[in-house]
Amino acid sequence: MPRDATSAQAFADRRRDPATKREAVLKTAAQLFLEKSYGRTSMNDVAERLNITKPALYHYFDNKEDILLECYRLGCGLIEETLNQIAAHCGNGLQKVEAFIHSYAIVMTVNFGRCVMRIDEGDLTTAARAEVRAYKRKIDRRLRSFIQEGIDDGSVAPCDIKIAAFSIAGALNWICMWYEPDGALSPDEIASQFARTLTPGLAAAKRTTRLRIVSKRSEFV
Amino acid sequence: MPRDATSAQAFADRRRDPATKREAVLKTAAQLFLEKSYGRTSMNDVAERLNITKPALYHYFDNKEDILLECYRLGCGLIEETLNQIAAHCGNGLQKVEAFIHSYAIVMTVNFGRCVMRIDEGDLTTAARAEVRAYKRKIDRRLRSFIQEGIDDGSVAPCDIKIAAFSIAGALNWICMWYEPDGALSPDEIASQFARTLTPGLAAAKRTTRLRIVSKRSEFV
DNA sequence: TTTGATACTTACCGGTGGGTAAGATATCAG
DNA sequence: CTGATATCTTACCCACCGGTAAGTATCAAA
Repeated sequence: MPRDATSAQAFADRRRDPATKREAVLKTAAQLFLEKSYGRTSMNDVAERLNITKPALYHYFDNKEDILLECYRLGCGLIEETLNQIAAHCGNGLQKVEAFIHSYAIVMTVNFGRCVMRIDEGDLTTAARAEVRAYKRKIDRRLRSFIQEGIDDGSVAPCDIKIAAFSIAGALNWICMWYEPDGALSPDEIASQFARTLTPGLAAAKRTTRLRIVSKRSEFV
Repeated sequence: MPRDATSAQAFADRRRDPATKREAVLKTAAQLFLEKSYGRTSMNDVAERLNITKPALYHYFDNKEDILLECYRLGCGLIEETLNQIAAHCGNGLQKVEAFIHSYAIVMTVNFGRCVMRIDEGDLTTAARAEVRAYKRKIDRRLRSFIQEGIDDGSVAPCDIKIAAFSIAGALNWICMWYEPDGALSPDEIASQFARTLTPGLAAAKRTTRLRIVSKRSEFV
């Protein structure tokens, strides 16, 4: 019996339903990429878990990289979605950063989200890598803009924005490295705790820890 | 002309000097593992950059994993070294955490240090993986002990130690993902900024942000 | 200069993995 | 019911990679 019974079931009969089958491939592929890494996951592995044979996969995707790229896109989509909501609905800068931390932490516990930060971009060809890097740069810019907004409206203490973004993003991105779906910490617990742990370091207080501001080029990741 | 001219020079003549040659192999291997990932680096790649042939490598290492494991060990050694110094020489808990952040950040800009956190443990066999995980657990325990010490001596605000350690370690570990030796930020700048950015979130202040304390099992990574 | 060990090369093996060619079989529209 | 099409399988190719066998060149000591 395969790990992902529901996804395998999509291929149980030959009824024509390419959409759900494609989705099933993506789900189990993402799962395997996280379990064994992209490089060590063979197309055979994916097929086997779906109870089909390798060539069948090529009816739904052009090649292995195509599958990976689609995982990336889905993950980035998740992030962008929440990002837009935050930008639209939240209050001051600090609150936006806090909301960002919470939402982003949640995404880092979803398989497609985890893929985005855990799978090495080097596994992609140049064109696809460029697309993914553009996505990530966008996320980084959004986080920095929230921090900047907080500094401008006084809710965030002046700081080196680049380093602040690096450290927040780093703490969050790393979640996808240690998080286990069946572990002791639930996504919501993680998100809440991180939001509460990381924001005080930014918040404007009496004792404003002034930081030297040296900022040049370079984006995270 | 190979990227790492000095390492290639170690193999320029056949003078018998196994120690420096072994070191040269490790250096260029680590370099390549970071450039292309362990999986995509072939033994041929390593040999080529050293201007020798693949089988020559097997005079200095049993197999590919042996090289990787040695990189891990060197990196972990770097970390442990600084860890011991901090435990011995630094002041209260918060100061130890701050020193930890600074030192650890520096290590994350050194190739062997970067290897420790960037190369997937899945590339190792069970035995080697166990060894590496033991190293990492030790580091995690040390960081947590520093935080605990800070809470006990009043320099650190009470918090969920596990989450605090996760987020600090995450921010630091992620450095090895975006740091580039020829980038805009020097290791020292990064280390100083991170130390100043991450510690205020822990420091005991008037406005002690009380966190719920839910802690069970699980270690970072 | 011989001798014996070290250091290295050329040539090769077995296994694996991405991808394809070509055929078999089920599904569905008419 | 039937053809056309989508779906999936068996069998295969090729490139690459880790690792080895076996022989050659180099050096150091006697």
